Amino acid sequence: MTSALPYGNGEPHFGHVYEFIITDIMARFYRLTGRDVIYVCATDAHGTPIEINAMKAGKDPLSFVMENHEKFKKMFEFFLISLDNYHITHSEENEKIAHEMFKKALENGYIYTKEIDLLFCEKCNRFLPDRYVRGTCPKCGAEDQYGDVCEKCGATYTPFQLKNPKCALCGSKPVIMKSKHYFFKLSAFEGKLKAWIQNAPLQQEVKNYVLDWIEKGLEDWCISRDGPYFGFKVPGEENKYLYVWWDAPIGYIASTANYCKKAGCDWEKIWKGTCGEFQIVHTIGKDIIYFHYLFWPAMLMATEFKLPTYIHTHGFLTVNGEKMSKSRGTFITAKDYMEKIGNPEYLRFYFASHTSSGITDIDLSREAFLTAVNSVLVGNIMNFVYRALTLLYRYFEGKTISASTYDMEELVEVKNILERIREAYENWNIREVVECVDGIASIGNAYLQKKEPWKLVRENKEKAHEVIAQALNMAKDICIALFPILPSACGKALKIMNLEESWNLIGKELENGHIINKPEPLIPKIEDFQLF
RNA sequence: AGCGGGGUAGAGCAGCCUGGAGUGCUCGCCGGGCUCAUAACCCGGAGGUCGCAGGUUCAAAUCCUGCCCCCGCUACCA
Repeated sequence: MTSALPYGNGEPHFGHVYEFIITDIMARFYRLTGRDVIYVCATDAHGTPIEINAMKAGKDPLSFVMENHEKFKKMFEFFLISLDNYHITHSEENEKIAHEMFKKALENGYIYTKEIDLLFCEKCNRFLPDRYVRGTCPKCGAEDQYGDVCEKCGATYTPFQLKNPKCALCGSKPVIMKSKHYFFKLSAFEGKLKAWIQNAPLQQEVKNYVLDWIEKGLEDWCISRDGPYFGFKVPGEENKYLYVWWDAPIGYIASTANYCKKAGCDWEKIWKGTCGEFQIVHTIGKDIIYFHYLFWPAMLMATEFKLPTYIHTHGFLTVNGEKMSKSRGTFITAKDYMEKIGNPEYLRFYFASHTSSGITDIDLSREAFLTAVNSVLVGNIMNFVYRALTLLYRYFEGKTISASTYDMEELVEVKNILERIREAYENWNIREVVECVDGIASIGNAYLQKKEPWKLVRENKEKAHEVIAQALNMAKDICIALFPILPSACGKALKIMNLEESWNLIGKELENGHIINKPEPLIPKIEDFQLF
């Protein structure tokens, strides 16, 4: 499993956190259900923005990136992201594999060279990527627009069409200069990509989207850049570098290779094996669909690697209904949350309870956040768990009994919900998981209210014991079902229950005489906070 | 402009693929209950012509057509 490689240009923000939490929940679910998961990722270290920003900051690109790399690692630790390996694309493994794949694609006839016109800044002595050219929009006349798209009118164009083009770095007028570049024959894969996308179990909305692109025809892809550039050299060239998007996804493979070096496994079996023993699952945001559904599979096809089994695409995170933006003050970094709110599981739960299997955006608002955490999570779900634990501990010294034939009606309903939970997880419909768990807690709470074991215990101790035992069974199911989302709180609860974290315990009654430890509150409510 | 997603009680969402009484979730509001639990929890209630107009059907929130409104994306930026 992978999360999309974060670009090492800045510090982790809520969009990153969202992506990693979703992947982590699924990785934990797969492990919980007995699957052997290797969850890897890496910092994307290359490209013009990093090279230029490092230069501006007076640092060399690698140490510039490493600062952010370390921040990401801290973020993972804080948000309980269970990555098995976090690597960086500027690594030995990645260079080796990126070069090998380049050579293989070349050998197979999928890479060719061509002279193209590019804008060149004589003062900066460098070629300018589209985003480093600013000028007047040729369509609507808006000033100071990017070289490829106008933010005012939405028009797209080439930097050559831009009026009064200027170098975004020094402001001088760029000239047109020829340069030889390497192209990947993406067009050669139209048929294969189409067939793969149609047949693979991918999200339907994304399929439609990508198939439409293919219908319009795929253009070959320029995969080299002129120096100065932070990246790997094109094999056999002195001042040509591999475009960052060539080696970035290869970072998934390189991180696996780096992991295997330590863990003693064989990365090639994972990424090249045809037996289907290992499945490749990527999680990405909808902004990089193009790269993961077209470029990346085509690269894999061209170099005889295995294709991804599933790519999960999620929407963006908005804050109070607006895009996260630094100027609007809605840009939230992971650090802000760590300092101002503190408990990672609040956010994990919030994201879980709002994430469906589709690619729609999710919104984070103060009101919804407080509701999800205080009412649903703490008030209903975890309160019920604690309630059941306390009842057993208080009235029966923590010793449970078999209650299999008692009150079957509730038990059957819970069992149905448990099946839905499993299915919802398998479909990445995490919101439904939460809704189902919330439902079990409600059934449990209503059940306790109806049976009133705290009263019953005085008249019929045995029956009261059975009622509580059944509530405990539900509490146990809740904790296991929610463990991928709340590893800390549910882990704590399962410890109190003297149980292991395994999906095998779901829907199974606890043994007669099983003993629990002294309960303690599992997760506190959130007090006031100032963040969004 | 093209493509995609959406318009469902006061608010935010599921439900639509596979048609079957407006079913469900969270918040908010009104009335009652419980005291085991983290001021939690339980029961009852008010509140919706499911964006608009047609069509198919015994039956449409759900399928089809048209229209109106919102949001996002549009590749060699990363």
